[in-house]
Amino acid sequence: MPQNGKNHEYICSVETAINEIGGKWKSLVLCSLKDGKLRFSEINNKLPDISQRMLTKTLRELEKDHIISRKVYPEVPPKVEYSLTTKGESVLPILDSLCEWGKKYGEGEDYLED
Amino acid sequence: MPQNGKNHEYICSVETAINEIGGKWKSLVLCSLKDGKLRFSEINNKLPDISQRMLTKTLRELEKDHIISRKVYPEVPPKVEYSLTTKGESVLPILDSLCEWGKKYGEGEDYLED
DNA sequence: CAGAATCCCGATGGATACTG
DNA sequence: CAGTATCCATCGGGATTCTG
Repeated sequence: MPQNGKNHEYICSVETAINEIGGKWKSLVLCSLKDGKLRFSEINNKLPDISQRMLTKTLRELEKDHIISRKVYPEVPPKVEYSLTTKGESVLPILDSLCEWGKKYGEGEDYLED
Repeated sequence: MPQNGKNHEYICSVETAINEIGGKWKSLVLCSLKDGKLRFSEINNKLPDISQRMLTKTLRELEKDHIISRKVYPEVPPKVEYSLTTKGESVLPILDSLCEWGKKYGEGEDYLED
């Protein structure tokens, strides 16, 4: 209670959001799904730099938090499709903002103003 | 070139943004500065869970990317103030979005819909 | 195809002590 | 006060191999 309660609440909410959609890969996986459902290998094609292991792990975490859903087709060879849930779609505006920001303030330019 | 160029560009911009303001602490430090300049110890008070070492490191990275500025007052004992740059202020809307999202979809509720 | 399992290394990050 | 320095534990994450 030394500090402003509103401010603390603000920080906690941001922290919650970062925990669920932050990290190195989560947001990028969500980007890849923004135009519709994709199979495991299709996501991997869109994100060539992620390893299978990390992709699996990231997908599991997003699924656990109900941000994406996973549908398995009982076929041989296996087919699995991932898509955004309602909750997952609600982060798309945030991704848009990040994209805008990244485009504008990307590394490269030097800002001589401070 | 196997994939849609627009989509790839989108992903790259998001990645850039995540690199600069993502991670465990950066966004929270930015939150703490959203209402104005603060001293090192004041930031630490708002974020009791961050260690001195991590706070120092995080501040250095944000400074390097011109997101915050650091002003040293040549006094004894030392006084250092951190504040958002113009670039730093441009991320506040994103933090607001994250806060909104975190408040709405915070851990705790179970979503039985998928 | 969509993973699970194993091995392994470097980065992350906490605790503590010290300093201008 | 605002750090720096050191030690050390944990974790992220790559490469590779194996399987239903």
